[in-house]
Amino acid sequence: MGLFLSTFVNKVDRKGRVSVPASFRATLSQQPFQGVIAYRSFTASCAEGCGMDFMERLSDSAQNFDAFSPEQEDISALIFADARQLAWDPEGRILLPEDLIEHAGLNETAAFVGKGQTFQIWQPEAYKAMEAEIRARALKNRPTLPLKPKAGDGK
Amino acid sequence: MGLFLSTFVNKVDRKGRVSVPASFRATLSQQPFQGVIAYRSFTASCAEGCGMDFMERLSDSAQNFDAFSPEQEDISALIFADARQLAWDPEGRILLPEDLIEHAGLNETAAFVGKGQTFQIWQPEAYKAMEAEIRARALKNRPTLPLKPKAGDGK
DNA sequence: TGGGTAAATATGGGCGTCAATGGTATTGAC
DNA sequence: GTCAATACCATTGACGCCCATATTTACCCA
Repeated sequence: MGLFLSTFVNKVDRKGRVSVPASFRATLSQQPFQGVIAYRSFTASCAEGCGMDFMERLSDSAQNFDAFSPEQEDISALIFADARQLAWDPEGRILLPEDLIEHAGLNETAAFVGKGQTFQIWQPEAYKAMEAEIRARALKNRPTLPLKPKAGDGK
Repeated sequence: MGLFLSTFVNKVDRKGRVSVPASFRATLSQQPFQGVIAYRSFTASCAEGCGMDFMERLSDSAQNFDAFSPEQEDISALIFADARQLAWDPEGRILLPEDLIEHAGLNETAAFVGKGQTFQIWQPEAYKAMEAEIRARALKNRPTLPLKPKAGDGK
């Protein structure tokens, strides 16, 4: 089970703690760092979450830009400089940093939204609104996804 | 047996459980995750079902979009964020989540409709109506499907 | 070809376990 | 000493596991 799937809404207690969904923990558990990497999304009012492996993939991909290039600078500032390692406690909870709570507009509850290789953390109502918008658009545009052939198939 | 074929109508008990047809289970049994992945169709009033391998294919295919691109966002919200991992119990039953029951308009029974690589879950009457519609359209339009050469055949 | 038997599937309900949650105690930094 | 982070413990409610039963399908043999 290697993907982040489904959406879970968990409570944020008064200390700022929130349980990471058990299935997300399972996905992350095979990694060296026991916790999640989180940074503020630069496209939406939410937090991005992932494992260390994905961070390394991002890093590799960023190498495609030249060192000292403006793109490289921006990516570094937006992601690597902002990323924090949130270790979970024995019960599987992480402590959400203040600025992250603020950026996502979190209050009582937090929605963990699976995105396949990564996930996001939203204020539940805000996500609901965003999702409704996307669904309405999908109903009209009927997006399609070109399926890659099954791995292992001859060309 | 690697395909989802035929249509089965099973009862939904008062706990919201329903037996996954034995032949569908056989198709899914060779997968790491013992259960089905289900998400709300974004074009019809039904649930889409598949195995984890198909989800991984979707994930791989979605990688063709750049990370943080709008297309990637939409696909994620519509599929990965909505997908639930429904493990089956020792008897081969899954527990249908409330909002999925609602979306598909399920009540006493659920129809498992094979679609080859995937399947769908319908309210039986609703499916009957949809099928009649598709059949009527086919009679008029005569759809065709370009056949791929058999695997192993000379190019 | 038909009946009888056995196996597999589908269904219903009780109970234990674990994830989520809330609170308290302990540790360590400033 | 104060504050904050984290470990520890206790509660509860959903869901996964088990058993028991019904119904269908498959199989065998007369």
